[in-house]
Amino acid sequence: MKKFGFPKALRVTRTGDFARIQGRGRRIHGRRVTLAFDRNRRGETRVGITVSAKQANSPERNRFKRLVREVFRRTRRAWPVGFDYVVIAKEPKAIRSYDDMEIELAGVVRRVDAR
RNA sequence: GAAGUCGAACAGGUGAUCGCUCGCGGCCGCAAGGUCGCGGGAGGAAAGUCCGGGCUCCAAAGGGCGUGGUGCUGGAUAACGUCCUGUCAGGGUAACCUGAAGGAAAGUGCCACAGAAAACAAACCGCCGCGUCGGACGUCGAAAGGCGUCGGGUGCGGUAAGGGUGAAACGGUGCGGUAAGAGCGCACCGGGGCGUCGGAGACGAGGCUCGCACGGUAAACCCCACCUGGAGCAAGAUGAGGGGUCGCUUCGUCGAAAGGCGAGGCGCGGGUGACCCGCCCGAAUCCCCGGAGUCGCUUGAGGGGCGCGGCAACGCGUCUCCCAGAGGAAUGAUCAUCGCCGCGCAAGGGCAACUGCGCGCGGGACAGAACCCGGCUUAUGGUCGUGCUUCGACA
RNA sequence: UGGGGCGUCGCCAAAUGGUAAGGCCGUGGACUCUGGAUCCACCAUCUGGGGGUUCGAAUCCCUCCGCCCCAG
Repeated sequence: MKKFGFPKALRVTRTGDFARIQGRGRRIHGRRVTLAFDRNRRGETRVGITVSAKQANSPERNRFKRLVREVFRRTRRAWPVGFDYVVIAKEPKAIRSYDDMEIELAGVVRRVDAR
């Protein structure tokens, strides 16, 4: 597998998975995002993204998702393995650049590791 | 140079690195998939979903009655509420812009408040004439009373100029006319009717004629003309799998009978929609339901060049190109560099207004395909045009 | 993505095209030693925004904005 690839197999796509992770899983609240996560039995790290239509219009939502994917793609090895994650946007408009997103996600992922 | 107006195209470019997705090909894998190479990968509005069409299903989309829509002319188009062209009306010095712009003489409704009166006209105040009642003053008379003037009440008649309300008052202004007035008469303006000429037509020009008859409202009902069946790609197809097999009756036929088979009638249910008629189906290679799978899914009223026709919208011919197909939903991230815009400093030029090499900082809008097209509407930073108009200066 | 519906005072809500009812809340006053209750008075100038039709628009028409519901 590519070193920094992000194939579809590493994404959470099914509505049932989202419901499980956000319902049964635990949550960590950052300033601008919430990270929900739940253990999976795959030995892999998967991620899904949620951003409400009320918070941003379509291009802004797309940008938020792309930044999340980009950060995940580059820093995946730093995320605890064996979990499914859902990144939930709280203030998508407050994250303007790649660097903003990387700092924000690093903050919440570090606290996953602490538990 | 300033202000304005119209129109068109574009929607930053290039490179590197790391990624996503689709197609084709190679390799690995039982398969799911992985990997390598090549090629493609958001918009002018992809948006709002306000119209129109294609496509799909509803048996066909038939008749009636509705419902909804459109509404100056002629044209364009697959179609439209769109576009073009012309007309009229309104705005602007102009370029140019704006207009749901048929019918109020088929009928119905409504026109609050105010006002005499709000729609077949009528007549409250007023004005005028005649009659009548009594009063004041003048005058004549001895008196009774007569005559005249003024103002008042009242009856009959004439009148619609004046009054003042209102968004709107049954043509307007002026002169004549009259007891007072009045299209009663005349002039001009407005309006109605009928020919003529021009135009394909909306309409325009001009003539004759009628003293004038028709308040407004149809984005009120309505009338006229034209259009209009319903749903929507979550359509629909496929489909692992699941479920279902109308009632009464007549006739024919087979049978000993029970019953089977065939044809029909009535009912019931369903297709089926605003409603009615009509039509179809009720059973075994049939009907109903049915996954996030697969198909539908991108070659199309398609883009570009050239030529021809047309004022134009657009059409015709020819050559050429293939140009997104995702599905918790791709089309991205970072860096470099060039270009653009704004601000600050500022070499140089110029009498000055000003211009501005270069350097630094900042900015780069609105917005994301979801079956596909044609429009409309709304959002939006900037660039462009020997475009057009008006004004100013100079020659 | 497609299909429907609704916006009137801080809240709940009425209004044939003719002065934007009413209730709750609030504010002021009366009554009371004080409070409550009661009574009286006040409370929409932009009827979600902008245009249009009409003498006149919350109402009719056009166009934007916001919210809600349905189909998964």
